Amino acid sequence: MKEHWLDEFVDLVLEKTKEHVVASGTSISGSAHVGNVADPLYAHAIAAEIRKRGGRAEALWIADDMDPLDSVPPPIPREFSKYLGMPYVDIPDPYRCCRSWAEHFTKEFLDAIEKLGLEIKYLSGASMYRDGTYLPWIKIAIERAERIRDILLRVSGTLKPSDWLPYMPVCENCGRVGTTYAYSFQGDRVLYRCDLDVGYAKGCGHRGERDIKEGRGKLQWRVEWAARWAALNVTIEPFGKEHAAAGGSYDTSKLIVKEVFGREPPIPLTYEHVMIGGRKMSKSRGNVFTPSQWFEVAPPQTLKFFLFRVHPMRHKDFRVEDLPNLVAEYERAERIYYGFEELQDAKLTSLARRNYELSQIGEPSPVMPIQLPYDFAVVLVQLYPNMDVKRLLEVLRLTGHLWREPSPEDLERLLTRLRHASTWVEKYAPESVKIKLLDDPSAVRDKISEKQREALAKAAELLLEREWGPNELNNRFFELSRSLGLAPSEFFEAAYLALVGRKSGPRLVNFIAAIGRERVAKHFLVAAGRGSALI
RNA sequence: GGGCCCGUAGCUCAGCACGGUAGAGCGCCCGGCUCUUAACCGGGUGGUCGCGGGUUCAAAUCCCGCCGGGCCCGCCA
Repeated sequence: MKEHWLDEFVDLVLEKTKEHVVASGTSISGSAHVGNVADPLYAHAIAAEIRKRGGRAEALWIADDMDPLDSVPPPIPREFSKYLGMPYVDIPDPYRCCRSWAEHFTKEFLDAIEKLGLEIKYLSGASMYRDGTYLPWIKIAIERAERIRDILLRVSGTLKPSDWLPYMPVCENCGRVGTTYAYSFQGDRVLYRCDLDVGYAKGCGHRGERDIKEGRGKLQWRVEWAARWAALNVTIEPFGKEHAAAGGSYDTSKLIVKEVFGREPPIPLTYEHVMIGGRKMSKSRGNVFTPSQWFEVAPPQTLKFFLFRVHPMRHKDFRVEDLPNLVAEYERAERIYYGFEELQDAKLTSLARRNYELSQIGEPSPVMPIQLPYDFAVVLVQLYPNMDVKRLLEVLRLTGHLWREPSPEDLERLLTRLRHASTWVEKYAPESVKIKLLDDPSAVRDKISEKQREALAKAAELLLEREWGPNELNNRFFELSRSLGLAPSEFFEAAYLALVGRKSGPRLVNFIAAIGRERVAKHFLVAAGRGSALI
C-alpha cells in the first residue's frame, strides 16, 4: 500500500526515537503569505501523527521577532525605512493597533494558525533572549567563537575576522541590531561597535558594551538556529529550501550544534516554496496571497489540502483563478473519504482519503457534509445576489444536491460557500466565468430560424407590455411557441442564444427577472433582426 | 560556483521511493434534454511520457549525460 509522504516521514523519525520536539519558525517581516503557513502546518501534522502512533511529541512555532527589519514591504509607509536594522520588537506597529511591528504581524500569523486548527506552542525569539532560554548557549558560542568561525569557513566559505563574535547586541545609541559588530567580551559583557554597512542600513558609529543577560541582542542566524535546537531539544524541523542548499544554513547549523553545543541536529523536512501563478511570491512585486485572503474565498481545510496533497519537496503553484477546481478536488476527496466515490487505482483512493483526513480541523464529521460545488455557487451568486436559505435549499433539491435533510452545520457551510463564491467572483474570477449578456446579439439572427426570430420578437413585446409573475410569464412563453408552431425547446434555445450566446442557461424567467425585462426585450429584438444593435 | 524542483493529452496535473496494457479534470466534437433547461446528462476525441544513451525479458518509472523552465544558496535572516 502506498503511503502518504507524511506517514513515510513519521515512519522514519520513529525509527530514531519515540519522543520528539518539532520546531517551526517564521520571520515577522510583514504579513505572511500562504506559503509561510506550510512550516507550522507540517510541524503540527508531524507531531500529531507521532502522538497518534503512541509516541510523544510537541510542535512549536517560533516568531523570529528579534531579527532586524531589512526592507519595508509596500503597503507600509516609506517612513518606516528609518527603522531598518532595528529588531521587529522595537519597531512601532505600522497599523497602530498593537504595541509593536512584531506583535502586529505575530497576531496575524497566530490568527491563521488558529483558523487552520493547528495545536502548536507559540514562542517568541525576543522573549527567549530576555528570559534566559538562550543564555547558556550564547555563553558557549562566544567562548568558542573561533570554532564557529572555522565551521563557517569550512562549510560556507565565509571568512570572518579573527576577533569576530557570533553575537549582535542592539546598539544603545541607534537601536539597530543588524549593524553591530561584537569583537570582544569580558564575562557576560560584550564589547561592540555599531559601524557595519549591511546594505539596507548603516551603523551609527557608536561603541559600547552590552550584558548578554539583558537579552538586548541576538546570535547570528546560523548560530541562533543551532542554539534553538539545543535550548529546546528540537528533534525535527521543517524548513524551506533556502536553508537546505549545500553550504547553506542547515549544513552550517548542523555542525555548530554538534561540534559546539554537543547536541544532535534535528531531522530535516525541507520543502519547496509555494508559487503564485507560476512565479515566486514577492511582496515588492505585489503578487502575494495571504491566508486571510484565502479564508475570504475558501475554507481553511482547502488550504491544508493544497499543502498536504503533494510532497513538500515538490513546488506548489497556486492560481486564484483555479480555486474552484482546487475546491472541487477537495470535495471529491471528501466523497471518496465517505465512500461515495472510488478511484480506479486503490493507492490513489487511499491517498485521497488521507489527504482529506489531514486537511480536517479536529475530527471529520460523522456524516458527509452536503456539497454545493464551487462552480455552481459561482453561477448562483451571479444570478441571485441575495439568495436566502429557503431559495438555496429549493435549488439544491431541484438539482439533486440535497440527498438528506441539512443540519445547521450544513446550512452554515452552504451559506459560507455562497459568500466565498461571491467574493471570488468579485475579486478574482476570469471573464469567462462571469455571466454576462452578449454585447451585441445581432449575429444570433443568422443562427436561428425565421420562426425562432418571430418568437423572440413576440416575447419582447410581451416583456415590454408589463411586469409579469414568473409562472405567468413562463406559461406565456409556452403558449407563444405553440401558437407559432414552434417547439418550446426551440424558443428557449433562441432565447439563451440571444442573451448569453449559448444554447442553454439558467431557468429563463428567473434569469429575466435578474437581468431586467427591458434589457432582455432589446436583446430579443436585436437577435430577431427587429431592433438596432445599439444596446 | 553550488543545491533543489519541474518537463506526461490543446490546458492543469496524477502516476515514478518498489519497472509489468499511459490516467483524471478541464477543453474540444457528437448526441440527448422543455408546462422546463439554474450553462445539465450521455458518449467520443485525444500522447515520440523533454532529448540521447545505459541496465533489463520489460523503462514514464532505475542509472548516466544533455536541453528547456522555475526557485534557492554563495549578503542578512
